[in-house]
Amino acid sequence: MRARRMGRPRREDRPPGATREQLLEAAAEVFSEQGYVGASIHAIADRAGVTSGALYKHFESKADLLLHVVERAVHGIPLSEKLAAGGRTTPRFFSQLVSAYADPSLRRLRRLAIEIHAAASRDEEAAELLLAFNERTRAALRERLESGIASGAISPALDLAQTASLLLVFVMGLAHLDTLEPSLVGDAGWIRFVERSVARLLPP
Amino acid sequence: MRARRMGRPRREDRPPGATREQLLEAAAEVFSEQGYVGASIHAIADRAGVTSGALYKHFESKADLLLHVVERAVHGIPLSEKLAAGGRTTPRFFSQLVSAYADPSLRRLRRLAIEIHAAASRDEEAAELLLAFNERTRAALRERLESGIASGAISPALDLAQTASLLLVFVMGLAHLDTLEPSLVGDAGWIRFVERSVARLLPP
Amino acid sequence: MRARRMGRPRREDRPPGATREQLLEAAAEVFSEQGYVGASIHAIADRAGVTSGALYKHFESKADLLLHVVERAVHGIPLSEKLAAGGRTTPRFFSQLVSAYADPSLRRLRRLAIEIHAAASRDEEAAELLLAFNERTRAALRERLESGIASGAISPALDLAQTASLLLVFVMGLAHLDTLEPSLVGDAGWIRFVERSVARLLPP
Amino acid sequence: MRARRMGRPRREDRPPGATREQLLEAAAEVFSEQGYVGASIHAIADRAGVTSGALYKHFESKADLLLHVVERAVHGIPLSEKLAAGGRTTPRFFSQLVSAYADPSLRRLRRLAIEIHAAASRDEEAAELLLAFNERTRAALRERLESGIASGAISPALDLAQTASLLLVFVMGLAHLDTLEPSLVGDAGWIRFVERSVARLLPP
DNA sequence: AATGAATGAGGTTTCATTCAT
DNA sequence: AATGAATGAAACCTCATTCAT
Repeated sequence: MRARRMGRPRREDRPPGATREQLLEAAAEVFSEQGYVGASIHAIADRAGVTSGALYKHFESKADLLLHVVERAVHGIPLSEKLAAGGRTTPRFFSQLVSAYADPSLRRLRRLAIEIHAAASRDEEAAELLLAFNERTRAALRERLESGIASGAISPALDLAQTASLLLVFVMGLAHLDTLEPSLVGDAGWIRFVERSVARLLPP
Repeated sequence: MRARRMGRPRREDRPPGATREQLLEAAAEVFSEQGYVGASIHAIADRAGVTSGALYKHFESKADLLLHVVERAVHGIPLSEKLAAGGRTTPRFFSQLVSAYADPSLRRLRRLAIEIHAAASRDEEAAELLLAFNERTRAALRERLESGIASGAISPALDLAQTASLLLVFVMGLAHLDTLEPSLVGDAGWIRFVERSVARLLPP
Repeated sequence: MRARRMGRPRREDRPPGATREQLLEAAAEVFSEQGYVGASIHAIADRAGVTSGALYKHFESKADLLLHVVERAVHGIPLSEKLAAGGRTTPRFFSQLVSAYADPSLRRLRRLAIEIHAAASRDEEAAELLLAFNERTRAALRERLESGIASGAISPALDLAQTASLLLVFVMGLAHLDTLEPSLVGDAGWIRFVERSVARLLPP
Repeated sequence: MRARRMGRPRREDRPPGATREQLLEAAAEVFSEQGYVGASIHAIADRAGVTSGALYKHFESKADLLLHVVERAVHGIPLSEKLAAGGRTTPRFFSQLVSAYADPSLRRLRRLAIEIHAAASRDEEAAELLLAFNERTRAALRERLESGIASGAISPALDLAQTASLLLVFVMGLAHLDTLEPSLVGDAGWIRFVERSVARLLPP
């Protein structure tokens, strides 16, 4: 019955709500670097500048944390953003949508995408979240393709659903570019090639 | 001297070298199911029908085991095999090369491919092995593409190197089909669509 | 200065001193259900409708809280109350004193008694509190026994001190009835049997 | 993918099967001293002279360890042993059966008994084990009482079942002697008094 | 008198690895 | 070539306690 002597420390001022954000950001980093299983709660908390105990005030468990990271990651990724934004729908639009994933700045996102898929193949809840997100994305793609057809920029012979699926497959393929052929990451010639290839899949 | 009923029991007579093979097979399974970090040496040894101690007679460490699994996995996969085999080189050849990865029977291979890429993004040695394999595969693809051009089946305007890279990207994209859109796995319409799409990337 | 919407919310108006009572009541419940170590400060505070921080305004530590729970528990228990109350002192009085502990409604008290004894066997201060209470109880029992002897209801051959101790031992034994033989809890036949047995220990 | 460098140490020779026994012994000690929740796996392993990891080679979990400790504790306790042994069945037999629990040497057993009851009130499986043991013990007591009646040493008017239950209740009451009235532990006068009291419950 | 965020120690458990046999 | 017991680090998570507000 010895009393433990601990508790809240001299606070270094942090704006309210910041800790949660910092944890999510740190978790996204560490998950993408080490993988879900390889990432330790300590490492994540450390990078967020708090202790591991504090993490559990914000998230129920490591799995719960992953889910929130996933939710947050799927917004703010180029595909989602560009789809949400307006603009004319040309084959070029889709080309750049895909080729963006070969950009050096998106390295973390590529890794995180893979990590999320890996987690989904093992965790029921992560799988559901991911499937729902994929479906939303495909729906947005289909809509955009339709508007492209309406404006005459894309051939009406196109199978909307399968084309949308194909674009996503392509994006996930590019997610592996760093380990598939690192020299192509950010390579201008490659990016142009990818864009031309995507365009060829969308006949006018 | 106390008796300890330990030592080598030689449970069921196994042909020499068989244990090593069984360990590699078991490891491939468990790694693909649980991921590298999630897989435990015990689980692997168990599935191979030996104890964990025995595993260390065959492999130096878990990382070493992974490397051997990778080495073994990259042979015997359809792409390697078909590329190695002879036959006329038509666009159809490449189409089927790629679309094969949407087959239900290759689920484990898809997972393993992802797992290997994940490992490569964290481990230097795994990365080297993977890059070397990728390069060999691309070389084989280029050669086949060239023979297609020579026979007039494929347009000589094609950029061989980038097309080879693109096909690999496509294959890795399909590796995520189970978590991307599970209903498409084994879907005949989708497979035909993939084949047509690949063909469209290889203009005659 | 960033606003932090914290501070004292005074959720529902509680009469002064009520929180302390609610905490003691909640602690008694949780301690008896989970045991001292198994009970968490959070769980106790929750059940009392406050936060754990508030608890420390009323009690110095978890151990301190236990002591106050013990103090409070040893009053208001049937034995204490009945001993304090007046009335004629017959063997029947003692019989019912003891057999009351087999009543279903006293389940929590039985558990708490055990928990207090367990705590006393580990904590010096709790031990002292408990011993003092035991001594007071035995003294009251002795006094009652004496008055029974004076009124001729009980034989003067009785060893007062040891009989008092024996009655307490009996009561603590009954405290284990739920785990010893749950079907006897509240069993009328058993209660009568206990009463007769106690009576047999107090020869007229 | 750093390899951990550990493993089996230079062995200090221990007879086979000894570790498990030492763990059970150590666990019985620590559980009785600290309580189930308060006892740490480390403390138990330490006292057994192994590391915490080794414990899990022998027991599935802390709860599993407790169950085995309980199973082992209920053999080798005086009541079980004496009941199992033969001998003539007189009131004196039962008196000594009970009074033995006031002996100083059985302090650990008293604490363990309480701890087991506490655990049973929280854990389903422990409860079942304990109830089964209690029932076996009561059955043995009833049998002995019957043989006492047959030999004419005990009155046939006795309710066998309830008397057996009463004796167990008494024993559990004595389990609290250390915190109830420590001065009585080992006190010869008290022990005689207990024996006479038990005898009075078994009229000839 | 109360909140709620934070600490940091410690808990149980898993696991890669070693070694005598 | 194999067993199985053992290590010890590290993992996830809980919890008593503190403190600015």
